[in-house]
Amino acid sequence: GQFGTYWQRPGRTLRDLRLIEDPESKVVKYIIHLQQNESTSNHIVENIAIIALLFKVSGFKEIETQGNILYWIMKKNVAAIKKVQKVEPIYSLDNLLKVLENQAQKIDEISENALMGCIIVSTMIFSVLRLAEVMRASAVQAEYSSWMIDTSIWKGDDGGVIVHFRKCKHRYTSSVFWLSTWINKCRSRLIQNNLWYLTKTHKPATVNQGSKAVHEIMKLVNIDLSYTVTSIRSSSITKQIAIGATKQQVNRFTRHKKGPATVARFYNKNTNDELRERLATFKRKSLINKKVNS
DNA sequence: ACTCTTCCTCATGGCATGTT
DNA sequence: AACATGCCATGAGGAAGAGT
Repeated sequence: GQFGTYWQRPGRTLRDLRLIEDPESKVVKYIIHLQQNESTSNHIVENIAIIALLFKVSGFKEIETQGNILYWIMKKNVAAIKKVQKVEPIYSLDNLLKVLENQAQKIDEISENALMGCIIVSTMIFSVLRLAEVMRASAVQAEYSSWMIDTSIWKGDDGGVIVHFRKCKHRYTSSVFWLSTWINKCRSRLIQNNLWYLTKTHKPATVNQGSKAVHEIMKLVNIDLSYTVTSIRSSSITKQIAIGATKQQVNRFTRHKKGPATVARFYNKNTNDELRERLATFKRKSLINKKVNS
């Protein structure tokens, strides 16, 4: 849209794009235009990816981004959006679990929205699925009153995923308890792609509504509003590491392809304070004894 | 209250480079 | 040769704002 507005100055139509002889220089001009309008680096990088695709499907040969002028112009913007490694705090997963337990006590009083929030939160904690993946999931009942969540992962190159939740001794935080409650209230939620059916609107909840429901629960925990729904993944993974899960366990659990790297970069929110404490601890006594002896 | 757009964040395959 | 690490391009995810 933005490129269209920029391109369609008087006397120039989108059709004229086909007549361009040197798409690269047009792209460069457009970047300069964006920079002059103080666009963010994110915006510029995203725009150029899209425009390159636009030219490609219009029949031009692929725009090279390596070793040419476009590369040098983009370098600054690409560098600016790289993830900065820093220590970020994360709320404790235990607080979320506590709220789930509290809500379970008064399960008949809470609203449909809050109920949905609890189920999404519980599912995300124990499956490490993303919100969008949870929202397009279907539920299947399995043996010994366990549940299977069947979804597909579009991010990356993974296909379908089936997560199996079994009964667990921590009943009121478990996905089995929450899913059973949710589905028993309305059996038609067992129908494929109908898991998040809302009786209020008579249709499945959207990702947007799911996000809002989760934020309602996060509010009950007094989690800072700046945290996103994905932070539940972070909190879950951070706790996994804290309780001593091995690299392999975290890998399998999170279904990351390059688990350790991705987790270190985006999910492990350890402040390292505990490790610093331990580094700083040394045996004072023996030092003193040595002095006395000498 | 809903949909669409914009901005920022997460994630990966494929390749390049380094080490044993 | 096998194993290990790092970089790049780019598309999906999520939040917030705009428009209706």
